[in-house]
Amino acid sequence: MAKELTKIQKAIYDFIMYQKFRVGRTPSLAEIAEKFGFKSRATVQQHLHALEKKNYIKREVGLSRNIEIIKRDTLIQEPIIGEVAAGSPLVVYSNVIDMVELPGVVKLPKESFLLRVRGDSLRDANIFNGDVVIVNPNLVIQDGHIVIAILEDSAVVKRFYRNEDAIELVSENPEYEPIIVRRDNNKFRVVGVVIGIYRNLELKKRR
Amino acid sequence: MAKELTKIQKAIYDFIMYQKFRVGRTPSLAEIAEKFGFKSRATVQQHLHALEKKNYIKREVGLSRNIEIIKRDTLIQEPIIGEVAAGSPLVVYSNVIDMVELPGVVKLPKESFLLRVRGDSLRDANIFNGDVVIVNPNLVIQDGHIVIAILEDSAVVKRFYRNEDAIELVSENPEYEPIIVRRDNNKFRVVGVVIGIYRNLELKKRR
DNA sequence: ATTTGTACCATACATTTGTATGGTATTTTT
DNA sequence: AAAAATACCATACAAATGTATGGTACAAAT
Repeated sequence: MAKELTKIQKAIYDFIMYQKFRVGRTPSLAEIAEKFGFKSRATVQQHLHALEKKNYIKREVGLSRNIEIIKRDTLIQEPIIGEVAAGSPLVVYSNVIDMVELPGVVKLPKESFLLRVRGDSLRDANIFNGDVVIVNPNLVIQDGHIVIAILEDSAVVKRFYRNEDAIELVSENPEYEPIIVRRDNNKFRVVGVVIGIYRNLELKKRR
Repeated sequence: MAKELTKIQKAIYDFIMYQKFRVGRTPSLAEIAEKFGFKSRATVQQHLHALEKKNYIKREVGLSRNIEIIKRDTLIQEPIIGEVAAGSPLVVYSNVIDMVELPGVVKLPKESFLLRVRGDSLRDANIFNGDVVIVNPNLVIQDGHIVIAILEDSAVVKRFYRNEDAIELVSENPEYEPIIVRRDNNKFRVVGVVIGIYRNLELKKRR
């Protein structure tokens, strides 16, 4: 059923996604045509037919701006609920700030949530600015785990080590000093363990 | 600017919200007319003009199905990111499971998030099954605070008390036994402090 | 008593939008 | 080499959609 999309089909599909979920308005055929430089809406219509046949979208005849994105079993839409700093502390837990599509293989645990990483202090752990991390708040934290931690009212993503009287949050990137937290500091808390990262390579280029 | 809406205006506004965010398709004037039994689209047009003048929506001329919801300072759309048990432990941190509209007076701190409460162990604290609690993950926890706590891989909402060697999670409802957690239990963690609750009385009836 | 605001209708019209058909050119598959 | 798939165009048409105007009825405010 779900055959591969051609380049243009994929591009159109992505554009629809973008318009629908980011901009908040499903594009009309004319708008899609304009975007891609087509001189005829019929061209778009044919591409949409192709997308429909390949089961990527669904439409009802006659209704304008009516393109339903079929939830792919190979692609999941997930909200990103905040940002964390990989370098110096940053804002966390705003609300849904973005959406990502994840390949289904990623298999998110039910309890996990997504945060976008800012800064590059974990560069050597292969986590980069703009990456989306998958955070499980229910895991038992172990030394060496990459965790999301809250300090005061900002948050960081760092490697976690603990000893007798302190917790150490370490960047992989030597440019950043480790953060030492005394155990009795009650303004500090670990939100969760990073169990995966996701990076959209296509979007990456645009940043 | 933002005057009060009349009954019908509010109903139309809600319908647009519902269609746009739950169904995923902004309604056309004809669809709104049909929904409310209007025989003319002009009637809808006039209501939309009123909504626009009162700064509740925004439209661009000519474009179909193009109604932008203005983020009201008196009404906020927020995602609910999970469920917690007020009685026995339950699942927490699924992803966005619902949306609520909050009266703006609630003034959510940026970092806070929403969870829906299941069970009625906090009945005497006036928190009921189905309520949405506003959780701040960055507050310093104090005795007597109502908190969201994670035990193993489920979560509860209870009152929080601590003494020398243990933490006690107490239900307001005497039918539920307090949960005692030893301080060295590392499978236990407080996710945040409940700083508010929200209950939609209109929806409540449907439950 | 008059004005103003709200809530609707009918009708007409212009645009937008989706649909259908037939055509050309290029690449890919058989 | 022939067939099939892909990628586009022009054109025509019908339906959906938004817009404009003028009207009626009623309640509330002045």
